[in-house]
Amino acid sequence: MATTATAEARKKRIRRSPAEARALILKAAQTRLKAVGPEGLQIKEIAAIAGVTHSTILHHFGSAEDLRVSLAENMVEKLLDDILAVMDTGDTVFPEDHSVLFRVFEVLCDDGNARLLAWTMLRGADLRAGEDTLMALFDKIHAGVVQAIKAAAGDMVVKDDVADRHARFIIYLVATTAVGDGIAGPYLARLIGLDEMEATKDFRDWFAARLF
Amino acid sequence: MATTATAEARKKRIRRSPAEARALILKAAQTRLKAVGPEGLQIKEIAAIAGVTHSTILHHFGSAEDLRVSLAENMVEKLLDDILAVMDTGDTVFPEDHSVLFRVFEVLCDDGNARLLAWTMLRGADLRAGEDTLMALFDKIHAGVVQAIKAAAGDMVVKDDVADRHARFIIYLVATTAVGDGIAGPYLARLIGLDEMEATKDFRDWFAARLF
DNA sequence: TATCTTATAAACAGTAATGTTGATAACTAT
DNA sequence: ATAGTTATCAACATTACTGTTTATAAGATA
Repeated sequence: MATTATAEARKKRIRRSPAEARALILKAAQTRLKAVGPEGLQIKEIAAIAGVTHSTILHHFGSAEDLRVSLAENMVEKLLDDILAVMDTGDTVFPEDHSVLFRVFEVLCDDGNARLLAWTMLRGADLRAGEDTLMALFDKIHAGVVQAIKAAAGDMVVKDDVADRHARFIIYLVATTAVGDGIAGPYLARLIGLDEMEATKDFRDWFAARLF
Repeated sequence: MATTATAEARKKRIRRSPAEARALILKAAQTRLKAVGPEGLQIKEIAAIAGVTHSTILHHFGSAEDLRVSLAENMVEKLLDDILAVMDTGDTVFPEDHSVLFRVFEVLCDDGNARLLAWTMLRGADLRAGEDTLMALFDKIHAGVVQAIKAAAGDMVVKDDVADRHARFIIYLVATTAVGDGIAGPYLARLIGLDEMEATKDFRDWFAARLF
């Protein structure tokens, strides 16, 4: 009988290391979050996706709320790692098409990263998670942007503190735009009569052209 | 005894019109949403803030989810009204300091409006609410921006379709930046070493200067 | 004033979420 | 092998959130 078969099949357990189990569960939680938005992030649903019971989640995370906190932290950390990884793939920091900055942009706003980030922000989380990674990332980007500013100025001499401030504004602008684009992009694009597909690319080119 | 006093005090009922009751409840819901983020938007909490029982909410809105939908719609409508109101206060659409566009910016990103908007977006709501208001608003802004672009060009002749496209990009940029700023602004500002108070103003000036 | 409507509330009911317990199977170490 | 550890699960318990019913008081209308 089917019931007997499943009953016997059920006996098999996969025993993971705590780290593996946590990672598996966090991934499932992220999947669920992308799928259904801020509400509906319940441990039973997550457990179903991860292929475990909800008590396993409670075992590893303590409580449902603790899982959410861990998820928020984990997502910020992974996002930063992704951006760092992307930055290391280019040979020079700023090729003529500003591609590194825009690869960062893409990581931020594509694939729902900005929405997940927004969820994190909206929760009012501490966001002290990955503060050091963040600082390292910022320093790296900042140095590159300063360099690009001086290059763009050509012969003209740019004072260090001016370039520094300018670079900070540029980074701030790109970051906020990326977040806003990721969250409200599709909606705004429709409203404004930019039909997503081509216009997105055009917009980014236009944006890049007036950054420096 | 205190219990007797409250028991007697409880007898007094405030009887509101349906419109008043709905408005009161929606305001409480918004307050709660600002305070606690996407979760914790439960009708009992909202009822407590509004000073009614949760069954009153159910009476007026039908269900908890219906309240959330109404809230999302209501917020978008109010936001648009605010922006429209702000736009009508200036005599010309684009004075030299671009103040109207930035008053719009402020409405969008200040006082948690962007966070509420983000919540709305994250819910995956239709957002068809206020679509016509939105279009009217967009047309108004768009016309102003086109005008400003041509003014900025001075003697040079700007083709209509070029100005139109340019204007759309500018509006898109301002809107996405405003949303991103409202959501991630405080966090990013700290990270980037712009200490909120003064730098915010400076950033907006810098931003305005390179828009046209 | 009398009647009707309905906004409100209290108590109850149902459901869906989280959390708890005890047993067991899958590893590790001795 | 054997013992010890613990990740896992099923069943149960509990909380909390939503929804229902019934009664009542505040107005409106006549």
